[in-house]
Amino acid sequence: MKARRVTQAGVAHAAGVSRSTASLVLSGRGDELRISGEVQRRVRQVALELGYRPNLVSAGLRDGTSRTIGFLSDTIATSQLAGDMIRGALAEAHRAGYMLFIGESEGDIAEEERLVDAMLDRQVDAVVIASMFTRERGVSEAARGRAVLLNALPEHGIDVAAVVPDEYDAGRRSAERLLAAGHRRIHLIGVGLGEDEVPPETVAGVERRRGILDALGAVGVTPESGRLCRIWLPDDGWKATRDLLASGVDGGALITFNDRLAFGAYQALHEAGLTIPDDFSMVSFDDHQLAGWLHPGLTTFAIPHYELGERAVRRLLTDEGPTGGTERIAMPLVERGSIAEHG
Amino acid sequence: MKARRVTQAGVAHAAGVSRSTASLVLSGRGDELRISGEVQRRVRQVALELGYRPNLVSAGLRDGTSRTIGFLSDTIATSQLAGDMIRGALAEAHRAGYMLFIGESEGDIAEEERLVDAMLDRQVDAVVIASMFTRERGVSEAARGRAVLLNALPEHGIDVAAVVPDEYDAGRRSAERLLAAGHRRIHLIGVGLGEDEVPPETVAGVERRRGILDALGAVGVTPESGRLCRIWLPDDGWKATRDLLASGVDGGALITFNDRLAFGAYQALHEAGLTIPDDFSMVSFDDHQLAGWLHPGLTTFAIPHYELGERAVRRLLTDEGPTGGTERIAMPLVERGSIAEHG
DNA sequence: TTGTATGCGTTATCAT
DNA sequence: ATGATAACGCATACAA
Repeated sequence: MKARRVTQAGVAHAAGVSRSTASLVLSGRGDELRISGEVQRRVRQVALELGYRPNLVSAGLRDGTSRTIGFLSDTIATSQLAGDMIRGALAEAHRAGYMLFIGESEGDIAEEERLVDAMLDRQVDAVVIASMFTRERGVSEAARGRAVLLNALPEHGIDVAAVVPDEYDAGRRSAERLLAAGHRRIHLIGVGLGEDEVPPETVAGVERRRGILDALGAVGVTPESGRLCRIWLPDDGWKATRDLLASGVDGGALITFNDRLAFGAYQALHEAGLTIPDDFSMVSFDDHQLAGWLHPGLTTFAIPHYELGERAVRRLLTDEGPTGGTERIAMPLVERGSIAEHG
Repeated sequence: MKARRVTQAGVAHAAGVSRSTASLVLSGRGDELRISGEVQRRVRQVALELGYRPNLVSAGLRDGTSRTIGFLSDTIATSQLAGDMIRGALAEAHRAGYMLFIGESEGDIAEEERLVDAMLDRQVDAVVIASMFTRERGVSEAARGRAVLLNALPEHGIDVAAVVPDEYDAGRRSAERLLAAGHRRIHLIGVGLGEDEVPPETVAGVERRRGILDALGAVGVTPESGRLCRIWLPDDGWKATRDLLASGVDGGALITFNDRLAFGAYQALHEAGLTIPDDFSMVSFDDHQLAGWLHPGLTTFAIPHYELGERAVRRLLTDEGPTGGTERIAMPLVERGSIAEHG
């Protein structure tokens, strides 16, 4: 019940040495300061027997450190997205002997400020500020200089480090992958063809779209259609795909802007008696858990959540420091069976 | 960058009072000890201007508390399961002014011990030990007396509090729901009919099954079949359902033991040209995010993750204390469209 | 009403 | 080669 009660002073007492001697030995500086091997052994022995564990809070009070990082996100609920980011952050933090505080602001600025304060009150050494969908955002004054944005970009003019997936690159590669498979009749599900036909505030949508159009444009191809969906849920994909079929299109390739849209597209295609990938090839983004469950499996570009989390914490922990520049992490292509090869 | 540097002593100095005066005023005991209103106002004013925030680490060092709870789970990745538990725990903790440390053991006992130690080193007041699927487990010596099991049961003989979903009750109600809709031809997907035909170590499987059989038995009904799946993933449900159809069954009601099995069953049924709920009614467990995306929506008993998390933390924070007894939380039925009413 | 002294568990700086 | 002492920021019993 009170395994924690063994203090350094207790060890010193039990070993018959002064507190400073115990401190030196236990902090591994015994040799350096030439404490006799005999005494060192005894102190260590006693510490072990008593189950001594240093009180990090106390040590931290002295040197102003806590070996603790705050992880703050707008929501940690949605699918497993946050889960993997947190796992990556955790792994990297634990590796370095750090623990993670966690907080969820639910998008409420005031709540976010409160949480940052609560973390700072507990002397966190740094803060990861994560967003569940990539977007631009500010950083509270108090957190500046010890914060990294995760899956978010700093608002214009703010110098805060950021780690985000390379959406533009993934967009390019999705188009190139289809071109390589011989596809030329390409339809977009999720965004429209017009410059501003993208759901508001979604960096992912804007950048994926730009990558796709650039890659296509490079070989003189234009998408045959694009359908804007305000929300990217299965039903939106379902509707957009039915709409597409109703317009007379009966084959080609679909680029769905996320896997949930793709799921809806699968349903619509199946209901219309169409086959994937024979009638329609499909490529998507996210690598949602669902993607592997579909028949056929969905070929998709994974958001590297785990690595994003890892990199964010590493950024905080290394000398690169939390300031300066945005780091873009490649989105790995997960090949399943939704793309047909046409010569 | 160093907003934290304002100390209580700094405030006292700036306000021209002694440190104890500042301490008394700021801890709200000024009236009690009859500090002049004038002085109190000045101290508070200065504190505000300087942006003073008490250093909780320091305060904690004194009174041995940290207003911090550790949340340790075997895995926080799988779907959103953990996400909602953590959210519930967070909400309850924040409400009481506590922060949450988070850790993931990946099922490794040694790692779990390390994490508990790391948390205890940081003086956490208590620990939530969560499991992603309900099972029996031990509790490390160090954590006893300040731990609550979440979605897990203490091994025989260990006196630790636990909060789990009421699986047995959900099992009963799933069967009763089908009976009320007039179904008598009932098939189980996930577990077999035999006493020991249940995936190993899954409390959920055992208890749901028992509840189902009890409810059915009460009106003299026996399931027509049951198919054991060692893992409860979509492909397992798909295979079991194809198997069932191959055996000649062409209608009735399916109780799938989780939503991922149900997803596989949907696929198999659709591929066979069968319709839900006209040919087969379905009821399931978990309320996986997926359940709402299916056509028709899947009727399923939700694991009350959020509430589980809340209750676990509340248990730790209230005087009930972390010891004694297991608390079972009801699993709400989410009605969608997968059950047909047969007069 | 306010100030002084002490301790929480460490570590670092000085003497011895 | 080891021990005493101060300091980190806060709270509290006790004096003034």
